[in-house]
Amino acid sequence: MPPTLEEVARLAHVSRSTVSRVINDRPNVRAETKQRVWQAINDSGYRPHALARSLVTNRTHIIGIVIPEAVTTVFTDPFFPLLLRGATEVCNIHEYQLLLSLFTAPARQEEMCQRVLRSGYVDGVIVASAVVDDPLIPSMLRDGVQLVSIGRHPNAQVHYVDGDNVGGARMAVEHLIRLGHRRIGTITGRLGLTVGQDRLAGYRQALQAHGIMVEENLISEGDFSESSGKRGMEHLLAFSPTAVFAASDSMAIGALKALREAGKRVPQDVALVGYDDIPIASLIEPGLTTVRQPIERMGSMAAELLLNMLDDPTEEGASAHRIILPTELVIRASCGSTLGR
Amino acid sequence: MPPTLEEVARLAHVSRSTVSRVINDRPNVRAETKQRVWQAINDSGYRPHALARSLVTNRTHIIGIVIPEAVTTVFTDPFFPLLLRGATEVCNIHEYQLLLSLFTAPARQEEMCQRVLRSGYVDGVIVASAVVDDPLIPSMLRDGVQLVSIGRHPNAQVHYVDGDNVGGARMAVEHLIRLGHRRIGTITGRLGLTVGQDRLAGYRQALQAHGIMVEENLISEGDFSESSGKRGMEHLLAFSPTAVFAASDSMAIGALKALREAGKRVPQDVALVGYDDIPIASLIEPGLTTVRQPIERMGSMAAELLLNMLDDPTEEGASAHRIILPTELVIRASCGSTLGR
DNA sequence: ATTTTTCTTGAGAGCGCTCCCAAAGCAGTA
DNA sequence: TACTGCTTTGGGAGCGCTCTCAAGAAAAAT
Repeated sequence: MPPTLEEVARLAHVSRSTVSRVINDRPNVRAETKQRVWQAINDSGYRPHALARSLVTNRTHIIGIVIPEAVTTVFTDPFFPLLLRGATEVCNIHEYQLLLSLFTAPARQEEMCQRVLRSGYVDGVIVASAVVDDPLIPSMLRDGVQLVSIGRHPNAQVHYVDGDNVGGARMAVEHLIRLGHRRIGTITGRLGLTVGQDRLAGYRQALQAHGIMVEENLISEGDFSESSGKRGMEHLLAFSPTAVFAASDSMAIGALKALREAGKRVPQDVALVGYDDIPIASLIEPGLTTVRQPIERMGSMAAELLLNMLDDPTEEGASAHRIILPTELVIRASCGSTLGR
Repeated sequence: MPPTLEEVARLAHVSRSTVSRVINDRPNVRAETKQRVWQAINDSGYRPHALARSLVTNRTHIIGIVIPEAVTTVFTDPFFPLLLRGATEVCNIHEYQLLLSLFTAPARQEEMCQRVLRSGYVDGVIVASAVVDDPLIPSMLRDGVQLVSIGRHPNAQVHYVDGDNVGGARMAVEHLIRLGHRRIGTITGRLGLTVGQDRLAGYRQALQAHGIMVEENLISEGDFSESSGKRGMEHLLAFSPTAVFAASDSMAIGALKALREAGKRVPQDVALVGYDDIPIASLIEPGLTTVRQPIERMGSMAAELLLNMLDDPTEEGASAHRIILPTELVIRASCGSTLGR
């Protein structure tokens, strides 16, 4: 049975209140008393009981991070570990803890979230959502849960951090245009996710900005997976694009396989650009030109933002924070030119 | 201000105790009363306050998972996300939550752990340690923290789950022996980690079992990183092995680079085997023969084990559980034969 | 010397829940 | 009718802490 405040108080011949003051480093305690209390604390090996404290302060110093099933399966491997790294880094600094709600199956996902996040165990939540019509976010908002989304969210009240998907995609496609391509296809991500939508929007913007007609036949809907990339490419081949922008590296790799099977060379016959810069992108042949986003920073900024909100809940009514982090085009061999940077 | 038990009780014209009974599904409540209480619960939107409950039950239904800095940097990417997946899966089923303590820098790591894990916020802990002389584990043991280690730990009291590193390594090396190799080198992992030690032990066992002298010159100490693999290979080249067992795929890839630079072909001049089966292993040229371990299962078994311990703390004094999960040899081109399975 | 102000301390309530115990209700049995 | 044994219910204490408030001690001002 670990010692309690009461026992420390007895040991130091003071009251519970005084020990509490010392522990929390509050003023108005005589130096001599303070020392005696510290002595007692050390002697007894006392550790404050966080739970009991939280019960009265109404603060747990824990934030939740929810990674829904949709994201777990969609994002290519290194996404969520990096996110987690970023978020933990910030949490460590601010002495917060991270409660992980990772889902690998859709079943009961929402129910479980509700139970945990509204049970009083977390001060706020980071949601790696991106699902456009995810009911989770509005429902949490209604409950007054402090929350930051990783990934743009259409709801006007939602604070979020995201990579510049529109800009990144545009940058990628403009690079292809600069290389002289006019018939540029795209394999989109899941359009039920804002990421999917935004990368497609960037594709459209780039073409329009250069006076190239957007041809719907050159747009093939995928779901970020390699297999969908392969299918998408097989479909696009009928419309003979000279270049393709895949909204994820995994899909680009799938597309590459489809091209190989069709006897097309990359980049000579078809130039290819991906998105995400997963580790494999630099290792395959040819090296994949792609867009890199600062995933770890997204995690850390989200945590930072959330902790700020928790610290001063003053700006309750203020408009939502929306942080868009810049992306970077990584040029490799798959688009036919290592120049153009 | 969310409703409390008290208010629900008032609404249902019963006492706090009765509501508590209903919530916790305890017997001895008249059906009619029960129904009235549920009514009140639903009407008020009441949610039990987990914190308050935990304060009295002394159970939070949260387990901690500690991933020390040493592991974060050592294990190749997919390791810790898979571990997490496995652990969360089990937690989800048992309605437990996972508190993540991920460290990316050694600073204050231990102190932070202590504070959190001993603050009463977690019922037990999974430690992905593997550092041989990690002071964290003994110190937690002393505090009576319920804990399961992922990775063998020398301390006799520690429950752990691990992949069969000795067996896996032996299997890999025996495969090389079967292919006719006699001068087999190894690039070890960090020998300060049990993984590093065990994989080296497996290497030694395989050679000895086949009457091959272990030549210390053919053992080069690495640290699991690609660069250390390259250095290790460069060093080994002087002793002209015909095959090399690298204790991680990353190191194998480093070794591959060193071999290329030295003008050696793989597998014709030197056969190569790695460990871990990271995704890249199958994508490089030549495909890397490697040992695959059930990482996700290690995570889930660790969680399972811990939750069992929490459920019946009866076998307090019993000997520690030690679960060794079998590994699998994945044969690809880098060892010169796709047969031998 | 007395009054005022400031500093230091302790008592007590209360956070929202569970759990023990006793009281009340309701059978069935003597 | 009275007794026993069961089920159903409520009251109260208490988990370990914080925080308000008031009292007592010390310092400053009159």
